Amino acid sequence: MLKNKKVTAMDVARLAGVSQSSVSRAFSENSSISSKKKKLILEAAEQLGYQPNAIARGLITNQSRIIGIVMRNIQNPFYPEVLDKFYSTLAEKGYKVMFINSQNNEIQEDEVSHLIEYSVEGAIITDALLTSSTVQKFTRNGISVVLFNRYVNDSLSSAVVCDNFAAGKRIGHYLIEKGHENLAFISGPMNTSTTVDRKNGFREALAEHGISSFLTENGLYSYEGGFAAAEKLLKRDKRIDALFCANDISAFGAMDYLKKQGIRIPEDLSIVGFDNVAMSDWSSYELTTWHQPIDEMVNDSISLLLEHINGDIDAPEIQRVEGHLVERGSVKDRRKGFS
Amino acid sequence: MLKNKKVTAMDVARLAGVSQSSVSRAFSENSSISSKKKKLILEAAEQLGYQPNAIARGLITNQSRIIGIVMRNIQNPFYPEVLDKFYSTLAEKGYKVMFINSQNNEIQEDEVSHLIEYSVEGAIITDALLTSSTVQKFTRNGISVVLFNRYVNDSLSSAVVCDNFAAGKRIGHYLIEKGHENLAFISGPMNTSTTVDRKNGFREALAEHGISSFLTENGLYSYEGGFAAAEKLLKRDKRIDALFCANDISAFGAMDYLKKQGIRIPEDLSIVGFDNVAMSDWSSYELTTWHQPIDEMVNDSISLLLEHINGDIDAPEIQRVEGHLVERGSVKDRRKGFS
DNA sequence: TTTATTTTTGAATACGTATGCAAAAATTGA
DNA sequence: TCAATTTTTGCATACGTATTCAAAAATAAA
Repeated sequence: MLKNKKVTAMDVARLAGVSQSSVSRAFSENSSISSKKKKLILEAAEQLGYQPNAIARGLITNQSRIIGIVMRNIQNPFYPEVLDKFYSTLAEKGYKVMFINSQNNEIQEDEVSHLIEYSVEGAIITDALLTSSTVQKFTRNGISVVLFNRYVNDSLSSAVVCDNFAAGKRIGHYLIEKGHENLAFISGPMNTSTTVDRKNGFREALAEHGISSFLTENGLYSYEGGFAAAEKLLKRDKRIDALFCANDISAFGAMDYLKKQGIRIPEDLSIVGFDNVAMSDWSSYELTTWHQPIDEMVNDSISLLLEHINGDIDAPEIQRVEGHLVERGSVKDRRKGFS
Repeated sequence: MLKNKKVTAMDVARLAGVSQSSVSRAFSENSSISSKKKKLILEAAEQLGYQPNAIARGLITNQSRIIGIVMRNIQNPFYPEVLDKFYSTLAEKGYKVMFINSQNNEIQEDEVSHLIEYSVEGAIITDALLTSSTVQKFTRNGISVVLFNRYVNDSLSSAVVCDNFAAGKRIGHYLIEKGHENLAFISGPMNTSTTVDRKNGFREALAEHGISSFLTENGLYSYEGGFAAAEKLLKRDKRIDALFCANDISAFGAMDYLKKQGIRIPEDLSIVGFDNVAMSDWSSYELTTWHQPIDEMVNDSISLLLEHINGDIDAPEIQRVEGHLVERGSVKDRRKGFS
């Protein structure tokens, strides 16, 4: 409850001796207001502690200046970095962030309703998907959406993703070119486009070297999952000499399993991750990994979203961004003449 | 821009053959509306895809149903866990989250303005402080605030903190009781109440054992900082046999430095952290650490905030929550008869 | 059936702001 | 100085909803 009555533009108007509409103009850009009057108004506002009410403004302009960020897996270190970057870039552009922590692979109806209810101007959805009915709901309510790091092949939603297929393929080639022969894959959940594309690229690379199959275990994109997946894989086949993990945090789990088993990295077994989170550079891991260019992906996502919001583009589009390999200490060069 | 005209309660009213106020009543609890009419209205709303407008509602009720969360150090794994918990508990209570990523030790004027502008009902400020002028600004605008994990001794702001002094003291006793004699401390920024209290508690414990001083280096609450601080400490005094790090992530950095130097943990040097983030349990670290009860702290913070919001309490209060030690593998029992 | 009481409902209004429109004021040019 | 033109400003209004108040409708009791 208010201890003090809320200060409004009407109060400022009275003190400054002008109208409420003049006060509004003093706080707007591109408004016609004399500098003398503007100065008086701003001084009165300062004295009264006036703060324009974004809710009232949003009602009349239909511009909430709010972007919704729907995020999953906030405890995967990749996503705090993504959130950090999204926040700072949106703040630069004058947007506020409504944060929605999601739990499911597909954004839920109530999450959609919340975003609509608050008239967010756009939404970034990270690591989750939209059904066609939620796409329609957003569209009908004039809310632009961009998927981050995931996409759906239904031509309904814009997305910015790392080129996961090319990355998986490049990693496959890299490991084989470094002399590995018995490769395995630790995936994420198999219903995610990130895992499917990384695995397919990896498969294609191996096929090009005459390797028609490889073992896969689901590491659930988590430390514990990677740990368990490594254990399963090594029980299935002790000849495995390289692991490609579909994300870094499951790679860390796999590495810790290997270390616990006395299997030396990279002497006995090489491992590659995906994401290049800060921890990949920590000396306990020194993980060779695929760098996802978060800054570029975030910038592209926001540019795409703002183009949709401003009506500059209408048709959905998927932008693929290329990452690059970061070689650290977790891959051995097994070719003859190297050690 | 809207492709379709926004559906409002007026549209639903026309389709259902009732008034706009009846539509509003159908979507409210504790309103007088016949069940027959309510059913008709809800069906019409479903058919039209009507979504009540929270912005309009907020304007008239002066209840935005938004809580601001101002967070720093989102990339410290402690804070994503905190955010996760805050989000789910607030969502259960029907609140939306406006997220503000902060960079400074003290919340900034523009951050305060953003929260006021959007009429957030309350704000949780994690790992940052308020000046007395920002406290006044919040108060004048009817916004309740609770500090999380930090507090100011000015009696102006409510806070929920771990009892850092008691924890630091307990850790000091623990290390000494385990036979360590040359202890050092890796702090966070010295202007943070968390570091000051943890250090003071540690100091008191050591004083009670006749140890009047110990070396300190600032680990900046970061991995890199912990790594560098460990290096500096070990250069200053090679006899150090235990490190108390003011948070886990700087402990991980310190541990990686020690490993790189071939200093075995805990055989050669014991280390204790603070927070008990998930990585503390990873087999590469197995860090003995002080567990901060995030669930309890978050629940208490939200309870306290809601009591302020509802006017049930007015005076600021500081609630201290106790954590507990989690013993893993990074502390050696150095007493005679143990090995 | 009529009167009294209770419940439901719609009309009117307010919330605080932005903006269209026209009047007032200021400026410019003859 | 006056007329023409431009700029500034205030009035009125709308944005979409919740709620007060009073009328209408429904229900209960005589």
